[in-house]
Amino acid sequence: MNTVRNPDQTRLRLIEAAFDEIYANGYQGMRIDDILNRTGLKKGALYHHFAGKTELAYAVLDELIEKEIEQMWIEPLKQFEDPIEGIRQMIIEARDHPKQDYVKCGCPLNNLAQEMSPIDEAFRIKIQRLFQLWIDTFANKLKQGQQNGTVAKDIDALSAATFIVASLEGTMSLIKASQDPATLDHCWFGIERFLYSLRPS
Amino acid sequence: MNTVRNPDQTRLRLIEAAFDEIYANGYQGMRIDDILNRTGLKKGALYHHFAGKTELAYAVLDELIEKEIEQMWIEPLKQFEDPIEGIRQMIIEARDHPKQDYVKCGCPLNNLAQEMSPIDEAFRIKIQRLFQLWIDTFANKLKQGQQNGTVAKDIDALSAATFIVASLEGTMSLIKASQDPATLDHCWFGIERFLYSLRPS
DNA sequence: TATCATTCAGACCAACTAGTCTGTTTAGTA
DNA sequence: TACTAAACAGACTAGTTGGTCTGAATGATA
Repeated sequence: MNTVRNPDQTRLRLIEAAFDEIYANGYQGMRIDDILNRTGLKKGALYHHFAGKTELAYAVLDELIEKEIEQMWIEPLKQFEDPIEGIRQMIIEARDHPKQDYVKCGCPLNNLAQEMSPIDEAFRIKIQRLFQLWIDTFANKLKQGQQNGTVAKDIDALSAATFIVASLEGTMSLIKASQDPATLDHCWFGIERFLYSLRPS
Repeated sequence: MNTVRNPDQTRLRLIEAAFDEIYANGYQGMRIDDILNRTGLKKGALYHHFAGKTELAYAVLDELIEKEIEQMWIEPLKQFEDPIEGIRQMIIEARDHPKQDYVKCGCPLNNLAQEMSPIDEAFRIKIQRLFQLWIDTFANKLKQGQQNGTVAKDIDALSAATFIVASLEGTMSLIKASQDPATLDHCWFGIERFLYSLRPS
């Protein structure tokens, strides 16, 4: 159909289609044929760009999900002086202008983490790296806050950052299972309460 | 081999083996043949007791995981007057005397929730019921605490209970991905901090 | 003890699925 | 323009997997 060739874009199309399939069905539930149907490409194209199903999924993590984390949590945080308000605003932004259907499918990274961590060590390493990237960004910002007086000095920034990410992931887990907006409201109460508890007393 | 028949026990053996397989590989990763190898039974036995793979997994949820939640979170909580200390003790118990390999495989209920909620609505309903059972138990206990003065009266018990479960699930998610005991320590800081924040001021 | 439903064994099947392989088209290069 | 490597198309395959079906052993009941 499309006679104009564009290898880079073809590769990207495959990765994006793989992301959608994994996000909806999990890695084990993703089917090569579905990706081909979605893109209109054939086996030859896919196996030219990727060694196999696993390598395709690795690319989804390394090239797509990582970028999404950066755009969603790392870049926006830079413009805030106050880490607590910054994190709060980013969560509100994610809630009010979701980039994916978080209510139905949850967090793409956490989905893969739960499914693949015990099964494939290479997966786990990549996932862990992204979680750590996310947590470290929060932790560093909290340390800045401890310098400029917006965050209490007696708390451990890394612990607080880790728990914030944990509670976000847990919240999305419950929302996905309940499919009830009230769940978000309930958890939001806890998240905000914890964030404010980090203020200097 | 075993000529003595015991239908109920055979059924239970199948459910337990299915639990182990699902816990390790997920529902989509669980293989009928692996369950048969594990139990020493044959197809005839399995398909006599269960209509199919899906029904077997439903039984795992309804009969095994529900019991585990009751034994782990619902029953023990009854003996506490103070909900905050009760919840704290149960988490410590789960941490120090784990019934499953939580570090490697996480929470059995949450695993199924993440994998199956968007794919199979019947799964989601059953999972949601168990989450709600768990949350409601905590919420009711917190309300008791509000009566006997161990919990602040101005907080919403259901919200607090939901967030506690969410943060527990999120914590187990991160631990599973990191495989690092330090992650538990970090999150434990947040959990305990949030619990104590529920005290009357 | 004869009868019959329950409980299982195990061979068999049809559908699915990741991956292969050959060949063709495109595009860069000399 | 001739040549070559990259970028695909698409038929084919080998292995896997959930499920079926027939029949045999068991055990409760009359």
